[in-house]
Amino acid sequence: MEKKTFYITTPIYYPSGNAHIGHSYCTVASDAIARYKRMQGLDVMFLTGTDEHGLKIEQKAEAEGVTPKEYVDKIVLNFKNLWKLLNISNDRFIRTTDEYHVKGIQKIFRELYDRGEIYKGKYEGWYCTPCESFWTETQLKDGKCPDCGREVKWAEEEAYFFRLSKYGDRLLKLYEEHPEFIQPESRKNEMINFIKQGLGDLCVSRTSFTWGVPVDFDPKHVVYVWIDALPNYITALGYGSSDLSDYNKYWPADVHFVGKEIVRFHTIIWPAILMALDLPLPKQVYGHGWLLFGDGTKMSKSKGNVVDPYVLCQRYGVDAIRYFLLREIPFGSDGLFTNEALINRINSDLANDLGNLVSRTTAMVQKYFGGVIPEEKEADPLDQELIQMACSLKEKCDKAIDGYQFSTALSEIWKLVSRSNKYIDETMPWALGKDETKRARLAAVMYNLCESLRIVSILLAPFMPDTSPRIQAQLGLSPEECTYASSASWGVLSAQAVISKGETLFPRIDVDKEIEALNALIPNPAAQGKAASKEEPKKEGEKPQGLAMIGIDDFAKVELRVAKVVHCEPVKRAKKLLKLTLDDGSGTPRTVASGIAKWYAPEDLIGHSVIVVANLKPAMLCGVESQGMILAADVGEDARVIFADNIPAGSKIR
RNA sequence: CGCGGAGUGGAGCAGUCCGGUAGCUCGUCGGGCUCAUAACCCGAAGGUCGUAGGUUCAAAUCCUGCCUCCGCAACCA
Repeated sequence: MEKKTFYITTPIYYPSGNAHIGHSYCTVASDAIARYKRMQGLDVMFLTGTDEHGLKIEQKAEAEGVTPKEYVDKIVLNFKNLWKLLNISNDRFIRTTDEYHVKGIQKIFRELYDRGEIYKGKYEGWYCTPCESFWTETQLKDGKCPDCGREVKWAEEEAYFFRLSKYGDRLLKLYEEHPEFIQPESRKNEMINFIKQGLGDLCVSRTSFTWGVPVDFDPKHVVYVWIDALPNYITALGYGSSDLSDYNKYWPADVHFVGKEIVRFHTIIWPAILMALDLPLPKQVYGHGWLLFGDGTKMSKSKGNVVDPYVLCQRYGVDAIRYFLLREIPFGSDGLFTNEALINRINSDLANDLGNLVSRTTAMVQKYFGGVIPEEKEADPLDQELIQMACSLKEKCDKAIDGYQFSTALSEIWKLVSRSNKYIDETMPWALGKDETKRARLAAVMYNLCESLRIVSILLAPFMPDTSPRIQAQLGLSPEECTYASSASWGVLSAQAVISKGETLFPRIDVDKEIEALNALIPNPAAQGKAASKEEPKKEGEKPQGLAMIGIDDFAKVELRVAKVVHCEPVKRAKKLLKLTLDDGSGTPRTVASGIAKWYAPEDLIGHSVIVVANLKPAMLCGVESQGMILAADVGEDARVIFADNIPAGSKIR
C-alpha cells in the first residue's frame, strides 16, 4: 500500500541579498513540520528554493559588474549553506533559473494563452520613466507621477494579461467552502475585502527588462513574477516536463508556508492560476508572522543585536536557534527577536530545565547503579502522574502540530520536562540511595526518569534534530526504542541499557558577559559612544560611526549654500517629511524634503535660513522631488536644524 | 480619512469570538533540597486589563469616541 503523502513548501526566496534570520524562521518551521510528518510515517516532500528573476536582480548584478546569473549563483550558495547548517531537511531546492523550471513556465504560459486565460493587451496609462511605473488618471497627483512628482507621458506597452478578474467569485466560494484554506483565520477577511473591491486582470509579462523566462512565442516579453514564481510549487514536481510521477504523487500541496506579506499572492493569484489550468488547489496557505527587531524596552543596558544566523549558530548551536524560533513566537503572530530573549530561553529552558534534567538523571544512574538500572523495581502511586503525562504527550504534540503550533507542542514537551524535575524532588533519590533497602524503589525512580526522557527525546527530534540523538545516546537507547509509536508507551527502555553521563548539552550562558561579547562583534562598537549602543538601526544600511579622513578636494565636492525657507508644508502620505521651498539665491525656488516633521512644524522654519547641500543628486521621497538636503544635527533622539539666519541667501559655505 | 497589528503586575505574552473568582514564562523576594549545568522544588509580593463614556445584575471581554506605540506602503537626500 502506498504511503500517505505530505507536501510542504516554503516560499522561494528572492536572492537580492544573503539569507537572513527571517528566511531561517520560515524554513526552520517548515523543516520541523516535514520532520514531524516523516516521523509519523508519511511520505513527505519538502520544497524550498529561490526566485531569481526580475529587474531588481538585474540591477544589483549590474551594480556589481557581474551577470545576473553569476550574481544569484553566489547568493544561492549562501542560502544553501545556511540550510545545511540549520539542518534543513528539504527534499528539493528549486531555482527559477533551473532549466526544467524555465521550460515548465513557458509551457504553463503558453497553455494559459491557448486557453484564452492570458491575452495580449496594452498596458497603457501615464508612464513615469524614472519610476518605470504606469499610473491611472486618478492616481496622478497634479498631473504628475504620484511617486516621484515628475512629468509623466501617455504611453502604451504591449503586455500579456491574465484574466484574474473572472475568478473573484470562485475564490470567495473557495474560502467559504474551505475555511481552512487561509490560515490564520484573521488573514482571510483581508483577502475577502480585497476581492470584494474588485479584481483587475493581472499584467504577467514585461518588456522593460530581460532577466526572466522569455515568452517562447513572443520573445521580447519575459514572464513576470506571478507566473514565473508561483508555479514553482508544481514545476518542482515535474509539471510541464515529461515525467509527471512526482506531480501526480504529491500535488496538491498540503500546505504552503508563506510570510504574511505574500498571503495575498498565494490565496488569490496562485489559486486563480491553478483554476485557469484546471488543476487542483493547494489545501492550505499558512501566513506566518514576522520577526521584529527593535528592542522595545528601555531598561535594558546595551543589548547585543547580532541577528546573522551564521553567527548565532556558531555561538549557541543550531538547535538552540531552532528552539528559540519555534518556541518563542506563536506561529502566525509577529514576534520580537532579541539576543537577550534568546539567551534567556537557552538558559532557562535548555540549560536549566532540559539539559540539567538529562545531566542529573544520567549522573544518578551512574552513581547509584554504575549505569545499568537493576531489573527489580518497586512502583509507587507517586509515579502515576508522571507516567500518564508522558504517555499522553504524543497526542498533545500531534494535535499542536496539526495546527502548526510549534510553540504549543514545545511547551507541552517542556511540561513533561518540568514534571520530571519535580518528580526528582518528590522521590528524593539521593535519600533512597543511602538506604540499601530502598534499592528497588530507587531503580524504579531512575527508570521512570529515563523513560520520560526517552519520550521527550523522540518527540523533540523534529524540532531539535541534533540534540535528540545526543540524549538518546546518553540513555543508551537503540533505534527500536526511539520510534514514534513507542513515544506513547511506557516501559520500552530495555533493562540492559547502559546509561552514561555525556557532555553537557547546553552550557549556561553568562548573560551580561555574552551581551558584552555580542556588542564587541557589532562593527561599530558601543565603546564608540552611547548613541551607538542605543538603538541599532534596523536597516542594513550601516552608517559608519567614525568616518575615514578625506582630503580637502573631497570636501570641495560638496556644495553648501545658505538658503531661506520661503515656504514649508507637510507632505501628505508622509509622516516624517516636510517639504521646504527654498530661496537659494539662484532665482529658481528649490524644493527639498526633510525628515524633520517630528521635531519641526512648518511655521518654525518659514523665514529662517538654513544650510542646504546644493549639489546632492535629486531623489523622490513620498511624491516629492527633493533637490538637496538641509543640514541638521542629531542630538540624542532629536534633530536640530542648523539655522543660518542673517546670512544672505545664496552665500556659499566652505 | 492609506493598509495592518498592538496597548493586561518589572519584561514578554495568553485570555477578548461564546461577558461572571485575571493566567503563563522570565525576573524579584522568602523557604526547601543537594542528585545535577549556583541548576532543581515550594511559596510570596506585584495588575483600577491605554483612556472616556455606553449596554448589562455583572465588562479585560460587547458598543462608541479618543490617546499612544509599532510594522508596511520606494518617508530621516
